[in-house]
Amino acid sequence: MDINELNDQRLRRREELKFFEEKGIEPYPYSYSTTHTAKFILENFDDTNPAPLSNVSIAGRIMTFRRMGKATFCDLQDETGRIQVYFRKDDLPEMYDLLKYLDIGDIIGVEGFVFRTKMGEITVHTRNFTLLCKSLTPIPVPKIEEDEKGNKIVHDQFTDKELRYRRRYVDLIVNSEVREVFRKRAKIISFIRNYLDNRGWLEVETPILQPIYGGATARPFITHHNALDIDLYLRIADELYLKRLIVGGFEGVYEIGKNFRNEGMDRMHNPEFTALEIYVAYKDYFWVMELVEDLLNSLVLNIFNSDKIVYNGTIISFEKPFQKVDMFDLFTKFIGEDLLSKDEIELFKIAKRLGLELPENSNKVKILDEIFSEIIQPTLIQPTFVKDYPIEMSPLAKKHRSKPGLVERFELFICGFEIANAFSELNDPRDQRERFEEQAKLRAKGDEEAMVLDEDFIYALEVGMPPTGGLGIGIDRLVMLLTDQKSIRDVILFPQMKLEPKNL
RNA sequence: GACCCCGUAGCUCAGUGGUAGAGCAUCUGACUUUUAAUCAGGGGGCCGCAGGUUCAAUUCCUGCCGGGGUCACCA
Repeated sequence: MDINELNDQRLRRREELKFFEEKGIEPYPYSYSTTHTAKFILENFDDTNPAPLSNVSIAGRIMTFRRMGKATFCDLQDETGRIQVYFRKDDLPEMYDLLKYLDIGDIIGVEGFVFRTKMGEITVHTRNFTLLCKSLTPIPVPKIEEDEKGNKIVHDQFTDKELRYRRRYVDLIVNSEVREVFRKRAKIISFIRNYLDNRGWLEVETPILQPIYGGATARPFITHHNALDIDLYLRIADELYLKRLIVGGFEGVYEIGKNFRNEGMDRMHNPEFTALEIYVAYKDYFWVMELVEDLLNSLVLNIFNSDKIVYNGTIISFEKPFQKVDMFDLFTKFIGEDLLSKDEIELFKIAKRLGLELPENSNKVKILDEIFSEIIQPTLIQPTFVKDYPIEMSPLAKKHRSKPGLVERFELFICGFEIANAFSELNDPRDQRERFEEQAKLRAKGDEEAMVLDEDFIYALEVGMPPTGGLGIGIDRLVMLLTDQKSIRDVILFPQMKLEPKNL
């Protein structure tokens, strides 16, 4: 970067850096030993017995300065929180003047003793301090005011969404609630992994680069392998590979990983997103329903110490059992007609009557899907299993054991969005081939999202897959729900953005 | 992809057809228990980019870039 582009604050910091180097002070040292964290000190300081904290060493980023001549206070932020640090000229005869060359954003280590100030704040009284990293560019400096009731009022908060997403590291420094969201995300994923491991299932990793993409209906990202000179696709789902592992004799396999879909981005969609998929041999979708109920119920209990959460101001209960309802019963309830028996032309008329806009060549599946997602889905607030979908919507699900035209599939809806999708997995290779052929016809008619025939997958089914229950959970949406976030971008550390313009 | 809103100092934001203002941050000075520290003084802006209208544009118009939102597409 051209030096002329630096503003006064950045120039000043470079001068300070030079000052430290000329003084023989390393501005970027190699390590520092801490004995305590901010949180530990704040939680454990005892006014009647300060001795245990009479010699602490902490490290963190300077977030505020209050300089008062021969005394200075600043707030030091480490990963656990913020603690006030006190510097007194009398106690730091040689070093006190160095404080002048420190800025908000610098990282320092502080050794000293803990005491409580007149104003009642637990504070580290500095005996010695060390520069650990000179920050050369200023960060936003929101100020936090606490009113008499203890409510926190944040002034000059860093709110520009574009900058917050592009410079997530700054967002994380400055907006503590963002750190909490991602801690909770990690906790959720860790809980799920433990839960599945404890049930004895095997965590596996399947290819992200795939010669044939499958397992969902979506447009893929295409890439190229130079040595093999072939195009490969980034996976849109794990499903077909995990089922191959069930064929291989593992009786419970799961994967938590990224999928990639080359489609629109909005509040609910990011091009790469995290999914859990799990397949368990000898089980059907009724068993999977109980699994989902128990997994989510224990997850919520573990994180909230309650089976109720609040999302967008609404109390959501994860008490078992969740509601279960047949998709076509919902249609009857909301539309007043049994849609199962209707043909494409009748469905089209009904959709028009409901005021839905449909493309001219909409097939039966698209119309049903449209009616469901527009009219019914937004009303599914409390956890609700919707089950028994039309066969055309679900090319990898097993035909219903008693209801013609339907498959054994359910989806779980909470707060109007889909959290889980599960089937009794189709394991009849003859049927699977026919379903793929149906998809090929849709593709021929211009449906770019229709599935592609995967001969090797059919071959695997011919080798033989036991009856299997399968499940997919959108982890990002689950995290949104459990952290009360309205946009998927707020639960993904580095959401997809357009290229950064040069002038930013 | 369509439509609506937004883009002004490091951050949060005002404002005007005559090339800009506040608070915080920053700099100088004062201040040895402050906490949105305070007090006094100073510096800092291609007003997103490009073009047009105009004597004159940051302001009005058009296009572009970036962001947010709604819809479409999509689980």
